[in-house]
Amino acid sequence: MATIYEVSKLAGVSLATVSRVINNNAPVRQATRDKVEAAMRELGYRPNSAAQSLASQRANSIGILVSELHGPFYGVLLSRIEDEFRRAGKHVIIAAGHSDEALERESIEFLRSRNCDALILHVEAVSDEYLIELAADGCAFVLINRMVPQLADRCITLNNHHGGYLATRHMLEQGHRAIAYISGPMWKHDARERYKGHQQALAQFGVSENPALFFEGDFHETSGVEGLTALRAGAATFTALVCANDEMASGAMTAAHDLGVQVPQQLSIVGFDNVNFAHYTHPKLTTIDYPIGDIAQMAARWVLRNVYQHTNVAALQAVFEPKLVQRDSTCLLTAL
Amino acid sequence: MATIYEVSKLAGVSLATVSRVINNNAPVRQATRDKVEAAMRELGYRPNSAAQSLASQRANSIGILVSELHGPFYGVLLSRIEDEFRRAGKHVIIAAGHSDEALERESIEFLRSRNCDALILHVEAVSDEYLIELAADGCAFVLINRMVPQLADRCITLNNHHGGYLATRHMLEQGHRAIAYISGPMWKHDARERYKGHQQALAQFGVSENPALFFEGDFHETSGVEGLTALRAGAATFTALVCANDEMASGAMTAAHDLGVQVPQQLSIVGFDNVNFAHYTHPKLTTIDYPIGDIAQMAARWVLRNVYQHTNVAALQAVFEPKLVQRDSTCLLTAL
DNA sequence: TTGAAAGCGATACCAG
DNA sequence: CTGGTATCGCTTTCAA
Repeated sequence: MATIYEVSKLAGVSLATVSRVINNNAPVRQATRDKVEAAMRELGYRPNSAAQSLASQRANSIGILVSELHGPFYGVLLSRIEDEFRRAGKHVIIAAGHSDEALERESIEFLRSRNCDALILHVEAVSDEYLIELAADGCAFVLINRMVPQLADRCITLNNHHGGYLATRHMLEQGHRAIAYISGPMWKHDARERYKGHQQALAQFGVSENPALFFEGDFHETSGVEGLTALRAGAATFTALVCANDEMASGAMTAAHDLGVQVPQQLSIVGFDNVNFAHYTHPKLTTIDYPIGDIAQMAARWVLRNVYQHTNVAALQAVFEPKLVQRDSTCLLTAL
Repeated sequence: MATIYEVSKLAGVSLATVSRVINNNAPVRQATRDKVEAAMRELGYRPNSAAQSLASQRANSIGILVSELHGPFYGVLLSRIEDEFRRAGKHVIIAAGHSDEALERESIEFLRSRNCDALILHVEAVSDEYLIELAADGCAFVLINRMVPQLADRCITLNNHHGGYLATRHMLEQGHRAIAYISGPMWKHDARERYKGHQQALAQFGVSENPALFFEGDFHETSGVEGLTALRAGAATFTALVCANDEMASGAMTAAHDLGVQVPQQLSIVGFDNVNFAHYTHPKLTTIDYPIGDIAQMAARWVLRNVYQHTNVAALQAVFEPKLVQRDSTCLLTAL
């Protein structure tokens, strides 16, 4: 691999000049520039990014930490982030935290040891305190889907509360009053928020809560199956089911089918997230759209603006609003 | 950020010794090691990876280029690769090629300029010649799901031909003889291979091909809809449909539903890939399993062994075999 | 088992 | 507008 030194010799100029044309950050006479570029081309020169990083104290890399790399959700997250950074000549280093505290910390350390200029974190298990300390330690990062009040300026979130509200309100507006709920793991912040939104909608319509209509799932498909089965076996009857994410809604639909319950005629079901497979289900799933792509892009822009000082990026938005996507798994309550 | 120099001063040893304990690659007396480790801890020392890369000529990073970052397929690919490398202390840089020749080349250049030690490529648009040249140029890379004869030792593939064969043979064994086929874009190698497998199965059962039963799709869901619609409007009738991937199969199932065709009673449908949503469809999709996770892991091991000279990795396997996953979208042909 | 010193390939400041 | 040069933080001989 050719070095900048060889380029400078071939072009008959100094190291410094070659560096200037590479970075295009200082005036260089056109004729000189041409000579240098010709030399670079002739040698097939490609700058050594390690040397650049070392000398400039910039890695031009951003670390991304998500819970899982597979799954319908994080794919679009990564996709949008990569897209945004590629345009800016930055690259993206990825790691998975698997919703485990130790793994998340280790992954963050891993990314930091890689000298990333910034981190984009989607973490669930580490504590607020840890993150606050991380910030105090001078680590540049932005948080996705998590609100830490002390770190508010680096949080980009979805209004989960409102999403939960919309889901349940939709059922209420369809005439349903007996509404079951399968939540995510309640230690997760977003699961709690979504549930609170559900409660708010119930309260607004004067419907009192019934513990027999609540099931705590784990955001996985199987717990949707378990949830519906358990709820049906329980003391209360219901005509609508709100699930805290699409996976569980899908599981519930499968269970309903196996139990001989018609969706939506006998049971309306709504999900949350609007992941890609939501319209592969049968009937197609009504759900709450989580604009994860937009959120991801915003996180990337936060980094561009706050870390790389790009001034031409669009204004930042901290909170995104979910919206209802009505498909075929919910319908008006009709007398049976 | 503390440097190795400060650590050495605090520990009262030389730079070289600190380096030795960091890399653990030369004998260091235990007492000395302890002193150094204490100093590192006290300073919160983290090695500067750019400096390490520059001095050692190793980036400890691997570039991954896939067509898309989203979609059900590449997620598990990335997940397995990251997992394997993380264990080895390497990190992964990602890029998307979007099945576009110019973008793929550009992405490869991008990754190379990042001085990755190796590349794992899932490329469809660049030519064999380009790849051969890349190899000749000294770039270490392994190819996923693509066979370039001159580069056979760095290709890890699925036996697509056999997969296509299995799908169609399954239909034939169920008694079907009028079998329609929706292919992927025929400029893609895997699409062609799958189709050839289909042809082989037909030939084996003495069934002659009928052009009216062939539709060329684009691997996307919509072309499954278009395909089934076009085929039904065509001259020939059929009781089975083989789709070259699950997305198109899902589209075809939707179209069948809209046309009032019962699956599988009136029409058996089989897909290919066994992506995550295959069991969210209704009925659950019979398909050909593509062990993408295993293939990804193998690619990572190829790199560990051939680039990083790890000798303790399991033996390498170049070709993986698909297998039929029977679910509910296919059934025995019954007289109507 | 340890230390001294020569790079690795760029950047960026200071002169001219 | 261009050149010289110190420097970035670490690895890796070579000697001791």
